[in-house]
Formats: sequence, C-alpha cells, structure tokens
Amino acid sequence: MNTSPPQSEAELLDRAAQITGKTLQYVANLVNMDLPVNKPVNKGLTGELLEAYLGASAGNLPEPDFQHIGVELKTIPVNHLGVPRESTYVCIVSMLPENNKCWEQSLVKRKLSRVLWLPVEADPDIPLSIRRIGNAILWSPDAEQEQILRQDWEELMDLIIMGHLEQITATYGKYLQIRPKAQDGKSLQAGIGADGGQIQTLPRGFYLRTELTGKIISQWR
DNA sequence: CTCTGATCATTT
DNA sequence: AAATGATCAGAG
Repeated sequence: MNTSPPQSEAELLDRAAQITGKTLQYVANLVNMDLPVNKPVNKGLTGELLEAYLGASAGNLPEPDFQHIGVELKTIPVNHLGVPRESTYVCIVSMLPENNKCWEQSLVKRKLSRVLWLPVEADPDIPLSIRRIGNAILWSPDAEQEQILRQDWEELMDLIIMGHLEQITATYGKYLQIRPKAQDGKSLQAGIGADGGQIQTLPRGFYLRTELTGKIISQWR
C-alpha cells in the first residue's frame, strides 16, 4: 500500500512528524508492508518503506522523490549518538558531456536543492523492526554549503570532461565524492577516455560525505 | 574506527 | 538495462 503524494511541504512535514520516535514496524503496519525477519542483508529497505509511507512518487526516475513539490527524501542511518553511519547516495554520474554543462542544471543540484532528511537508528545489532525514526529536517543548502557542493561538482566534472575519469577516487571533494555504483565489477557505462574518445567504464555515483550530513542533522540535537 | 571500493535488492 | 533504495567488507 502506498500513500498518495503530499501536495505541500507542510503536508509532508506533518506526515513525517506522525512517525517521529516510532519504529519501522509501526510504519510497516501503517502501509501494510511485511518486514523481513532473519534476512542477512536489508539494503535499501528502510528508504523504500518510508517512501511508501510518505507518498514518494518518482519511483526510480532520476528526479526528486516528491515530484509535485520538488523535494527529495533521504533517510539517513545514524548511530546511538545520532551521528551518520554512512555516506548518502545522491544520483548516478553521467560521464558524457551533454548532461554536464553547468552546476545550475545538474541533477545533483536539482536533488539537493530541497531535501527531507529522516534519521533512522541503524546500528547493526538493532533488529530492523524496532529501529526508531528521528526528527525530520526539511533542508536547503545555505550559501556556503552550496558553494562547496558546486566547487566539488565542478572539479569532478572537469576531470571527467577532460578524460581523466579513471584517476578519480573517493578522496576528491569536500562534501561530494564519486564512488562506484554498480551491480558488480562487470557493469559498464559510457564515458570519455584519456584520448578523448568514448570508453566503457564502471558506473559511478555521487555521494555526500558524513561531514555534510552530520552537520545538517545535528541541528536538532 | 573510518573510509573507500564493491555489492545487494527492488522497480520500471 | 538503468535508475532507485542503500549497506557491506576489507584496507589502512
């Protein structure tokens, strides 16, 4: 069962407020979903559950989750201190020039211009069903944050456009980094090679470092 | 412990 | 196949 898309930020925030402090099992009951028991890995399940409850509508389209109101949902796994445990995936990296002319039109900027952050307990020893949901934060980057994101994006995209994508590692970027994003090591995606011609290479994704996401969600602690 | 590089699950 | 949702596991 899926909730209908929220028609305003206020409606979205209201829905989020109703599950603050509740468990994932509580939300699963609301949307009539079954949580797996004794499954060794549950990657992505928390995000999909909360999307269903909040009424995200973008599916796997490269767009913000709440299309009507241009808001992206990010659940963020936190430890017992409320500190992020992992980096946050943003979107796939297009490694050909046409979609990467400028920051203003980039998918990274579109997705990050308005984000509902939803912290969720995620220490591995806590069973999925009793993990609790934290306080939702509706966020837009402030001027300094956006400038750093833009700088990171431009630096990384320059390397890609100039044919240096094979030299990119996750150490580039203060807030935004590029890491592999693939089904396995054999996946391929088009990019620009060192000689300027097209090559096939491992698909990459943009991720946000915890340095940024930790600052964002610490607002309420 | 933290971080990078690799991988898993699901949907369209 | 290609996006989404992410976490896993080994290196340092």
